[in-house]
Amino acid sequence: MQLLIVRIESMNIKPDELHLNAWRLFITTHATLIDAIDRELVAAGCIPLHWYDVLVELVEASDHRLRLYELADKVVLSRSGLTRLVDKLENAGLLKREPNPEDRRGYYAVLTEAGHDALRKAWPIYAAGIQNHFAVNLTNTEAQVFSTALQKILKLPDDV
Amino acid sequence: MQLLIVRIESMNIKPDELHLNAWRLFITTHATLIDAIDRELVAAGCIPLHWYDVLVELVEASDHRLRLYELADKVVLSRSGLTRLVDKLENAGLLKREPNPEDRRGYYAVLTEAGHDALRKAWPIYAAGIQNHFAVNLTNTEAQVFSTALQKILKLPDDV
DNA sequence: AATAAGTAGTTGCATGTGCAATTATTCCAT
DNA sequence: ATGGAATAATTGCACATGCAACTACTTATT
Repeated sequence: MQLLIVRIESMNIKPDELHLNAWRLFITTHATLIDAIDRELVAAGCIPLHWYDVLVELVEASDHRLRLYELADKVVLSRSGLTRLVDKLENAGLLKREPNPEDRRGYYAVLTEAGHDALRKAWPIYAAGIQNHFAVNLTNTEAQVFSTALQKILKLPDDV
Repeated sequence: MQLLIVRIESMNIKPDELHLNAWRLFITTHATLIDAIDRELVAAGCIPLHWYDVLVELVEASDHRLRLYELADKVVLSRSGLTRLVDKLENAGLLKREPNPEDRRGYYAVLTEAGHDALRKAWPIYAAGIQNHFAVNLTNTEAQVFSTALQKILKLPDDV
């Protein structure tokens, strides 16, 4: 009897049409919007979206610094991918690596003043992109439902 | 007077905290879910997610065929990117190119029986991934709001 | 009809990103 | 204390993907 219950609980029920449609819109909309907004940033002579994502995590972190692995998690990038992205940002002077005296394996990425400037320059363009492509189409209620749903989804990434 | 009105209408208002939070969750959740589901497909010996996306457009098209440029639009990929993706799928036998007698510049991508089989094999894995990572966290109402919102967003990609 | 402009698809090149292996360091069990 | 497992970051390699240039063909203009 218990075996049966377990089987039913772990059985994979397929998404219905409604949810499947939501999923497909999710994928397509994401690709379309990222593409559009990134182009707008680059066209305006600002840093690209992925650079922005990294720098904004730093500006929000205490002391404007994060360990590289924390940064990799936050921007959903592999360690190696992050290493090279940080290389570029460091070469551009937007952040610098600082060795960590408490753990000599690792480094902090620390936002520089130039990095802060780059964020300040890009923000109006990015904000306009988010507003015009995305936010303008969502009522407050919809944005609330949207956020709540995505938060639930993110919280259980390994749930099977 | 009219000049003033135009300026106000085209002014870029920034997204509020609620909408900004929704946007950031949108980006992070997308990256996380695509990563998880693609791994599950590959681990199960199925075609990767991007291949699936292409083939599913074909299976839904009339005669199981689409012009390459139509396919590029549907999967939000550049022309050159699509050319090479179609190369791989054709080499794997999952689709074939067919010249179009009505316009000799272009080709159709046509789903093969093997392509159909690959879809059938991958679907249970993909469906389970969508269900477990995504759909299970959305009530019907939430899914409805979600879809409606994304549809609005997608309809106006160039609205500024 | 002839020519120019536009479109479909492909290719060279540059860039971005993940995996597996590597190095340096830290943590843990004894 | 010491050796083995785990972790942080980097690097070599392979692969994916966009842009610009190109070829082949179609459409529009005259």
